[in-house]
Amino acid sequence: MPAPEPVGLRERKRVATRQAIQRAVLQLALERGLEHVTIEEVSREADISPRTFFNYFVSKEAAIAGDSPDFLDDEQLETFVAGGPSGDLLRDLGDLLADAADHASDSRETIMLRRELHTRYPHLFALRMAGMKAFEDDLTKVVSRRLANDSPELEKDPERLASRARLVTLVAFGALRHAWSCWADADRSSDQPLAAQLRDSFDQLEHLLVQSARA
Amino acid sequence: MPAPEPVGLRERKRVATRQAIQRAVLQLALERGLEHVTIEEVSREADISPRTFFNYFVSKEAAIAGDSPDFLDDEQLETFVAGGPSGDLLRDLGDLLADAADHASDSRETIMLRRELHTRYPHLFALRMAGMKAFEDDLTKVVSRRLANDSPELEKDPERLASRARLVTLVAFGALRHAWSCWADADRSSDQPLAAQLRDSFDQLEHLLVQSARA
DNA sequence: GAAAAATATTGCAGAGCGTGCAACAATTGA
DNA sequence: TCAATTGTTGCACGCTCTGCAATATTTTTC
Repeated sequence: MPAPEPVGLRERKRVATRQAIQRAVLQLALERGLEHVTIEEVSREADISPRTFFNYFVSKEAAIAGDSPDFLDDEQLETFVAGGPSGDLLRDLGDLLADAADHASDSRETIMLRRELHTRYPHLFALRMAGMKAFEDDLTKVVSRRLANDSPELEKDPERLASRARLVTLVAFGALRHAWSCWADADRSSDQPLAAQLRDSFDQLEHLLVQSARA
Repeated sequence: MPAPEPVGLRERKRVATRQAIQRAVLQLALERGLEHVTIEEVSREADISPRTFFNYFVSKEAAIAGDSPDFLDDEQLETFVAGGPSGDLLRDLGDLLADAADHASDSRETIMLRRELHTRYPHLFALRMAGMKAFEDDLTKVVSRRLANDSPELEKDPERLASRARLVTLVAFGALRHAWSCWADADRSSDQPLAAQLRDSFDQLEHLLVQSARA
């Protein structure tokens, strides 16, 4: 049991409002097109004042983009840093991200609405990625620790280590974007979870590398 | 001689205005901080009316982010598609991007101002990447042709081919981001060009893959 | 080289965004 | 139940961005 769900009336209301806003903005944007949705309408739909909207999101786009995934439980993290679970860096990273995708705090409905919107307005997609910078930086730190653990000789050259960690992270994010885009384009009736597509993308990446290395 | 520079008074003025706006917005943002720059000030500095600003850029951020690189000359492109110059996909892609970086139409001064701004406001960095979607899509098309050329058996499965091309492109963009971020952080006095850093990043990527493939 | 056609710039009006502030309301903890 | 804390709301204000019509500039045509 990781966390006993931190409640209190206040916290529950906050979460509910946040979700109501997201549902409202996504639904309206799908109904009548992104540019014809005003904060006022969203607020009416979500049953809050326009002013309150801005207590939750800095902009309409932010509300649509949604939050970065929460980071993972410490236990899983430590396993990764220590070189597990498989020992192959990219595969382990893929698993990490796949689990993060599963732990999304958004409701399934919200996720699907967002997916629909992403295929209709591809630039939102890019925007969401841009908003993941914090997550990216967290990930870089973790990767850095793993690399240091894997090869102690890298640890002696902090600059190289940092650079390497960033490269690995950014490449992994490339695979993440790939998974996302495939998932978004996939058949709507087959409700393959994002996590599965993630593992698939990382598999493909591995193949690519092996093939490239042979050449 | 690739192109005799398409001129005409009109075209020249357009280019000059565009550059003037970019210089103005970058300089002001560095001087007094991003959020304290208004369109009105930028326009005054660039010697145009505020209304005209929006004939050139859709927003302040767009003016700061700048344009995607123009795409490359056809000759170089065809060489790449046909499997050259080195035969190694990732290396060739790296070269392609490095050349694109050199062909930037922005003045050196603009590039340096932007670099400074990127280190001071990292989210602009992410934003610029997000704005490269069109370039990314162009690149995906080219990679797709190269892949079809490299391995005819892939050509028979268009879905796999498209997915593969997208993965390669996104991974390459990961390396591109890496190069950019290293270059932005690098010592200002050493004016190593971005292109050099790009080749370095792609080299590291190759090493990474070889190492990973061995494991 | 002057008139006509094409294209750019500008001002204006107006809808919408986003923030600071202060009043008010709800939740929490004692 | 009272006091402290935290959340919501309305209001005012400045800035963003667009459509439109008038004006100015460049290009084309003859």
